[in-house]
Amino acid sequence: MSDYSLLILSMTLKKDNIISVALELFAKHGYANTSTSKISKQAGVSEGLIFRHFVNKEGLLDAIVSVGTESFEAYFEKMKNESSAKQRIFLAIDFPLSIMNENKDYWNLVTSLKYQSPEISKKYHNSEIFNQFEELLISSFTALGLESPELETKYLILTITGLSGLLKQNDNQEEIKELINFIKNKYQY
Amino acid sequence: MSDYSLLILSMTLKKDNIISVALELFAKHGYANTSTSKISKQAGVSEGLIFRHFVNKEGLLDAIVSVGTESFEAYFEKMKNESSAKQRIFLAIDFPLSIMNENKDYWNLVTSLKYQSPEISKKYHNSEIFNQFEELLISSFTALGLESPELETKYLILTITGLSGLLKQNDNQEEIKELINFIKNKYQY
DNA sequence: TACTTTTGTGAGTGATTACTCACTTTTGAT
DNA sequence: ATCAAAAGTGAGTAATCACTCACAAAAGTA
Repeated sequence: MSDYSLLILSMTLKKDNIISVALELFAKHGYANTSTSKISKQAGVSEGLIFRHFVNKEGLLDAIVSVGTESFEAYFEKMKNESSAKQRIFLAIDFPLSIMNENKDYWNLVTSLKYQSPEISKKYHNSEIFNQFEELLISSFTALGLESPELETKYLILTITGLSGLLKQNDNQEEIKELINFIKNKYQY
Repeated sequence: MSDYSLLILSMTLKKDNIISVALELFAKHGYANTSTSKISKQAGVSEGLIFRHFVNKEGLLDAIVSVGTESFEAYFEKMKNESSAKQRIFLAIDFPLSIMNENKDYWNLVTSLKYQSPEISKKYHNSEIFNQFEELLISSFTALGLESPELETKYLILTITGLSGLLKQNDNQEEIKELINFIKNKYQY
């Protein structure tokens, strides 16, 4: 490896660079508003290379989403290992802020995909892991002896989704942390 | 007016027709994914007419949004005239379902604009009426003697936003009505 | 070194984009 | 009926879109 390794991308690194630049632009301007040409220019790469690696634009989106999904799975694993039902619910509430700090662009992209074309929306929001997330919350509310664990879960997911949207617009994290603590207080049984 | 009035659009009606077709397509496929060419074809109109009436594509979006804003203002007026603070809050919770039944496409479009390019997002989500809506909720929670009316309001708006998103994806209204009643129960002080 | 495979390039493809403009038709007022 | 203003047309514009392909450089393997 030469001394220029930090300046000049070795060949294989270009693939990763395409992914990170595309993630940034998709999150910032939306999938439909980001052209493969712009991605290639900002990544310092020929446009053809995108198609060599990812077949087409949607293949690039697939690659981005699958990379980011891992952090969601890791967080979910942490939740499953938490023995206290109440703490599991708190972890769920913390999720948007936590994943936002870790991978802001990725989460912005995933939430925005819901508002792209119906085909793209369907493709990325019917994941198995989300159903497991839902099941874990239902069992947690059941363990706490709540009357309607399913409805509690729906309400909480709705809250978490809303928090994600809020984090996207608002960069005042202190304000949102205050709101999160306020919400947690509602779950003090 | 001829007997064909229902089949052949009179000249001025074409403008309204462009708006309703564009609203439908923007809501269904997203603003960026809907071309002026497609709009003109589905509206049975020359493409040039769109630009004669609305200057450019964004002008067409403006026209759509301003038409739809009226229904939001009407609903807000109804809320202001409600003397019971608790009933005002219930009206706020009912808002997504109510406006969704009345003008589904419009509301889907407005919520999706948040995820378009930052410029478009800024333009349509800093409205004065939204601030008034927020103020009304804060005063309602204050009237009810709640400890943190500002945080209660943020939480409720987050809930309402989440409900809107849910209504967009899910067409099972009974399920959502059940959830809405469940949420209302949380506000039984 | 010699050879194959992988990675990378950049000019070029046809299709589609938002938008223009010279022109015609319809409308409404006199 | 006359005529100007408004509404409407459709062919045409340059720019951009996702994507292809013949070719070259680099990397892996022996």
